Amino acid sequence: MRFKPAAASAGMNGSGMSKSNNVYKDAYNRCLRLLDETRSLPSEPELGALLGVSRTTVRSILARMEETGLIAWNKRAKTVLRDPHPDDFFPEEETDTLAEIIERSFMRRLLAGGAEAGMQINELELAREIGVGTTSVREFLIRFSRFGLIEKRRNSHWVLKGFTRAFALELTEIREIFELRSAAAFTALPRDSPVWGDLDRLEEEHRALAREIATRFNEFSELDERFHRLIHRASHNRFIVDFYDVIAMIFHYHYQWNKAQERERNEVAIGEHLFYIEALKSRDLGKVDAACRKHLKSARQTLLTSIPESRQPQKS
Amino acid sequence: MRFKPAAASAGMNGSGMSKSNNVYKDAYNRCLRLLDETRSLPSEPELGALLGVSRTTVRSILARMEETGLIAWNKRAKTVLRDPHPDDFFPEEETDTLAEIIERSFMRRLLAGGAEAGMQINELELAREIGVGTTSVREFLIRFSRFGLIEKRRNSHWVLKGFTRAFALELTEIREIFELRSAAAFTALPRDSPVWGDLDRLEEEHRALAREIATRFNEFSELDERFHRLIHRASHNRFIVDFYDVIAMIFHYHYQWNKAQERERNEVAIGEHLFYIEALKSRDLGKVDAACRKHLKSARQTLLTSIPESRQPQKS
DNA sequence: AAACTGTTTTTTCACGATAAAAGACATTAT
DNA sequence: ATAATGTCTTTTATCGTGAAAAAACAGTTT
Repeated sequence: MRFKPAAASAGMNGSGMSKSNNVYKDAYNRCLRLLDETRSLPSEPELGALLGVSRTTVRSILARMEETGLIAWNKRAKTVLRDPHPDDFFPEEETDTLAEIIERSFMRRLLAGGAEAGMQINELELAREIGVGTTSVREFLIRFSRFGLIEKRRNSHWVLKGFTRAFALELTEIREIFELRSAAAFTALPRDSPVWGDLDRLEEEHRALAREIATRFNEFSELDERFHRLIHRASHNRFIVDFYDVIAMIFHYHYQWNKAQERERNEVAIGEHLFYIEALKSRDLGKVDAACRKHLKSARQTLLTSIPESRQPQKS
Repeated sequence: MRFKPAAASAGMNGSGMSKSNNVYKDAYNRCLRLLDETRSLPSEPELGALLGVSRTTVRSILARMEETGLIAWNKRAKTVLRDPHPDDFFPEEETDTLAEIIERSFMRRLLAGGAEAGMQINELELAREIGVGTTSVREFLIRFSRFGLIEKRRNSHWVLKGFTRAFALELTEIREIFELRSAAAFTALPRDSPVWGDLDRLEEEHRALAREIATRFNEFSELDERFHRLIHRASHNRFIVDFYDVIAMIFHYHYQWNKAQERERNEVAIGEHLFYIEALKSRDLGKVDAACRKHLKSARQTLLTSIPESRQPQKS
């Protein structure tokens, strides 16, 4: 039984393409947005820091901006000549990392059904279907394996363990242990810690979102992640902090996949978060524990109901 | 500041070597040991299952055994002609996986001192020094990153976080949470579960080792791992079970590195294990908890004392 | 017919090569 | 003297390629 994809392909390039310049393209697009705000751009190192890329990439960006008449560039002087036009931007899909492309393809197949536990995953086939090299697929699978959804057979194929009820239960069990601990650690943080300011800002964002829930309910996913990461960070334990990557990944795709009653679910969750935030601010361990438990319980419930009840995985 | 190795190299091969046949060589050696026991070898599929390799590899082994006059091979008949001679075996170092070679080199450098937190890790340099391709090093680093000792900067180098006191504390914190839970789950396992038999056998191994501790104290490391893995498995949680890989890895190198009072430490640990085993067999949650806590506390202490107190890592 | 052997195809593993991106060095401007 | 720009070098990301190993297929033997 094989984990057989259907149809896709992303990197439609003929032959020996070595590396896409998506870092440049993405930074270019972000730099375009900067143009609206100023009449002249800062120094190259400063721009690099701002965009999170090296000076080499900054110079490529500036070179192109000069070419397309967006700026006049002479040494330190980088004067903005005109506002960016929509088609100055590189297309969105060209700014994605290969890793992102592979992950999306892989998750689509995994969630699109027909991906039963026990199936084999074929590196070569995946690479061909997505239109990338085998090395990138291999590296993706290795990174992905820490999420506990796939497993490698020595000198052989990968095996899909499946997005099952058991997986969700094991995941949430750890999540609950870690978050309760982190929340307790958070409570014990000194009054002058910057996290209290972060928490206040998050609270305000929650309230703002609650007010416009009817139109902005789909923005909750991102806010949810930032909130829980703030709490987990209070544990000061890299394993706890890193584990949130697993949760974030699962919830990210879960949110994309399960749109049933999204608005209602998010509205409830915002309420729970606000209650949780109040508890944290009270620094009362009992209250924190109760609010945290309550929220985690409903989060688990939401996740569980989104899992299709399918055939059991066979023991290897 | 760079994570600069000293001198090594393992894969002393000239040019375009694609893949070493270590799977074949290792299986061949193991198959030689089988020869002592029987007058004729089983069928190809059966041998494959026994050695954990494919039939293709089995046939390569048989072909060579025929060549070197170890067996007469005609279809189903594989008669042993003579006992294997010491130099029928492939040298040990040729049977190692590339991943093992890289891991050993890397850990040697990491533990050999001079590897301070914050240092950069250079893929190309590591690959050159070890004498392997960059891809293998990359894949190793990706796999290794889950141990929490290194971290990747996007589009750039890896950063060594260092085998510090903080690392050990974070690691043991999780270990203690997970093992206490697992031990409790173990206690709740039904009387007819096969784990009780496993536990009895482990207990006997502990007693045997305790009797000959003077000469066999270095065998404890392996027994320790098997014992703790048995307990962790009772959690029925893949994240808990997988986390033991991190602990096992750290303790494996810790045991190799820190030989101070090895015999005494192991003797104490065996005693704690036996007490822990008794507690488990009593199925008394209070006793189990106490025994587990006691052992984990001394394990943490041992690990902590082995960490050299060095300069603090700089915040990034 | 079930299980084995012989043969062919497919997949994994590991490499070198090359463009993109980062980083280091040298030079120039404030 | 500091901080920028201009230039050159090194490293990372990704591919195609080929041998090792696995897996699939076909033909035999019990």
